[in-house]
Amino acid sequence: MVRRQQTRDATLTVTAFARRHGLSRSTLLHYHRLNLLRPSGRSAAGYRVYGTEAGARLARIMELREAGLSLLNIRRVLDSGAPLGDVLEAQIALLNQRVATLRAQQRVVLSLLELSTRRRRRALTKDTWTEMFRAIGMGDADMRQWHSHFEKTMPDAHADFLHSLGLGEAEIRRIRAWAVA
Amino acid sequence: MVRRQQTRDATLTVTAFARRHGLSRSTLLHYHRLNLLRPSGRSAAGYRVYGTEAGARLARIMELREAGLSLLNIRRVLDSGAPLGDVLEAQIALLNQRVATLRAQQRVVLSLLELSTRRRRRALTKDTWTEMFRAIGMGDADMRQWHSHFEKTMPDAHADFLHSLGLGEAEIRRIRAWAVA
DNA sequence: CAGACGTTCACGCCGCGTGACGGTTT
DNA sequence: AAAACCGTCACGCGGCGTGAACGTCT
Repeated sequence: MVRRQQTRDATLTVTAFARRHGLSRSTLLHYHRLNLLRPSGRSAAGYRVYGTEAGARLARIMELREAGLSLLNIRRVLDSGAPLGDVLEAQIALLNQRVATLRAQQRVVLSLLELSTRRRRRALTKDTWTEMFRAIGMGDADMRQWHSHFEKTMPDAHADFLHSLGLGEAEIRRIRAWAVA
Repeated sequence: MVRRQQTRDATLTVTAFARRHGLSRSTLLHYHRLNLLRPSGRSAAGYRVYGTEAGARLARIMELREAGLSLLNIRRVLDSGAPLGDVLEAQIALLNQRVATLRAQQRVVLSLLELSTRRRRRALTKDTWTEMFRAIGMGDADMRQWHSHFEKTMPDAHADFLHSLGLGEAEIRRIRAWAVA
């Protein structure tokens, strides 16, 4: 019992700090090795001690990681003062590139399954449309966002489009309400 | 000069075989270590020798790799008789999962750039539509395929849709012709 | 004999996970 | 004194790339 300074919630040892942020101990050790996140200090026994400023930095790191940035790039932004805007622009290009790769692979898988071109002819309706979106790898969340975007930017066209799918008035109202929510 | 058996084009050493298939030497060494692709034999000096059956197998491997399958899964399909259909189904799920992850990251990047929700309001027209597709990571090739699919499965709806974007008859005819090509 | 091939082995990349071995805290 | 921490190595994953140290072919 050396440390008395538990200022309500600040200084934590590594595993506790990790759990508080939903990460693993080894992740924090890794970040330390990379000098991405250094503990605020060390206890008498040499234990890593994380304080509030480390917490703030970690929150920032996790935010950028959710954007898919590499740890190296995150460090560049936080430490070397690399312009965040530039890094994010590059990240968009990178993500688009990866999506393109995955979609190319999906096409190959579909062609190997002989599903893409055969079958179907003209079923029109909503199911076919939904199927088309799934075929290019979109999920429910994507479609919802897409409807939402469509409704907000071009409400009339969205309505026309829904009519063109042969939907009834009730369902159209339901979808539009759900899109603007 | 030990080998005389160059049956027109068959047996090649590793680098030559690699170049013929557009791969690197180390890739083939790697495949050999994994027992994914073994050379057809060895020369007197211990050189790897690749023949036509190795070429056929490699072509199969590259096809499956283009579908994004892991080397382990490729080996399972080729050697352990794992049903290709099952593996491909799982692969679709995997690819969709990855696309979803990337799209989530794209959304975070856009939100960090404050681009997603602000700006725009109602521009309708084709540009907005195109922008919407780009926002979810679709490229030109994707849009072309999408138009094509739309035209082939629901030509009337496709035409209505193009009208709804405010395009002129000439451009509509152009797009539809290009879609069925 | 040069130099363009071939061989094997081992380490690097990225973002950690896992486990060993030993000390500290409760 | 056992349990639950802490520390520092070091190796593993996938799909190769890279290079070292050596032998072989032309």
